[in-house]
Amino acid sequence: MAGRAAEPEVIWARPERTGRGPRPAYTRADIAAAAVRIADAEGLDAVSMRRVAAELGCGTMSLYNYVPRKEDLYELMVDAAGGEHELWEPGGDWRADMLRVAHQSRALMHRHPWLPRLMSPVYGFSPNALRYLEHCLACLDPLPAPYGTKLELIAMLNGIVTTYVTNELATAERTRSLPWSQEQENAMRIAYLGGRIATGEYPRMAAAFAQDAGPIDLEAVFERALGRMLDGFEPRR
Amino acid sequence: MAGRAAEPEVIWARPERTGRGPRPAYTRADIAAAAVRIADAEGLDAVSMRRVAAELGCGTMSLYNYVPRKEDLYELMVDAAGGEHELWEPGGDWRADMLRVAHQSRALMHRHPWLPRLMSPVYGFSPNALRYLEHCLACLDPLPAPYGTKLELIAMLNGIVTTYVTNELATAERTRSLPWSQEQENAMRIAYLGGRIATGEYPRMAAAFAQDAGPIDLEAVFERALGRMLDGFEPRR
DNA sequence: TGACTACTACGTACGCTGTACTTAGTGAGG
DNA sequence: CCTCACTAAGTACAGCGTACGTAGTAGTCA
Repeated sequence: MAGRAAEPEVIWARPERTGRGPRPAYTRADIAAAAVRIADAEGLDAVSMRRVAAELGCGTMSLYNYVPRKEDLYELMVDAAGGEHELWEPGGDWRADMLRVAHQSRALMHRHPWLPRLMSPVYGFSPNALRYLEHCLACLDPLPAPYGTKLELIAMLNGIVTTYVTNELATAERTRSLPWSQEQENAMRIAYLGGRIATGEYPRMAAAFAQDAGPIDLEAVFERALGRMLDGFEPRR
Repeated sequence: MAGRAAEPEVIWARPERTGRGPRPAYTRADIAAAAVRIADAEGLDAVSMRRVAAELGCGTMSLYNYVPRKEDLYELMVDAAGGEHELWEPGGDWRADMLRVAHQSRALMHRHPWLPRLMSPVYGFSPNALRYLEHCLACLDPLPAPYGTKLELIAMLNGIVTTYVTNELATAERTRSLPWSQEQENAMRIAYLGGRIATGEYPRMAAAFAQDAGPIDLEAVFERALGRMLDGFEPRR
């Protein structure tokens, strides 16, 4: 994290092929597809340079001819997933179009649960990220606002989608991976929280848990969050 | 990530001391402080079990008596940082109080840049997380809304703070770690983006970059995002 | 009091990681 | 044809999380 100095270039700036020497055995798309296949099937932690090389059928170190650092492999993966975004002709209702964008991003992240973890550097300017950004701007054409505001809207939307899907995935993961049932998990959680609450130090949390104990509809929560966020950009305020 | 079955308990459920056998040489606070010290000084990647044990002055495997998994060490760190939150008596203006909460969280994350990366499991119910949550609810007492809505507000606020600070930190890291100056970095970025834009595939991005080329005030962006989000919870809508 | 036993402490070892470095082979440009 | 940038791959190293086994310690109970 600290002492890297040699090659700070972003991978999209270097050409995939220079024309000299033997032609490469694999394309970036091949490599990204292999990594995505592994991550989808076995989780992001299973994506190692050795494992991807094995999946491709080449030596481990050969991979470094295509991908100078592992971080760049991640960038390839994010770009490949971004390529699955379906881009349509905007219909003139920016709110509806942005909601559709958000739901599609959410579906994409549920299909590739490793995606949110790799999205922290927000803007990598990969080819598909540029296409996505341009499409969002096209959806926002009907909104009377400067481009700066539109970019802020897009950033905020992406942030909310990432945040909420991360939460959804963590919840699902907990539910699935534990050897107990969902009820046992909830019972244990309530027992622990109940013990803390019983101290009387947290009267409002006690009231909150007494008020609604039913299971929460995460999709509805997501929908409400989106709506509230988009409200903040309505021009007639 | 898949096959863990033995000890799924959360660390806060197990008592720090049972009373039997020799008394432990360190407290959880000691361990958390050591890990935080390392993370602050050398980055999160420098926090390894060996390194923390060395910082404490004990053998590597002794640490596992206190912290069953490394993930639990992370929980200790997040809780320790959360303890730095200053909790005040709410003043009756929930909007002002929540803004203050957000700015304090932001400052906390800037002081401990590793914090956002460890916050993905959103709610760990650590002692200080409970105190923080209760305090937020107290700030929201004047807001006429059910507790479910208030919890959604708090979650959304935390998500936005984390998202934006992550972005700020990534930007700062790029600026600092590269061997070139900020201008060179910008020039290179603009050269690359300019090349992509020159293809004519991204007319709106071209317009956006033509419209405002000045440096962006990240704090102002953060402030606007917060304001828009809180607008969505105003009762008089 | 002594025996028991839960607990702390910690060294060794295993399988895994990213990747620096080295060597050999290939094929297009001058 | 020669040259040299490029691909391919093997070896090696430092570091990681942690399973396992052993030795010592101190509260608890007969």
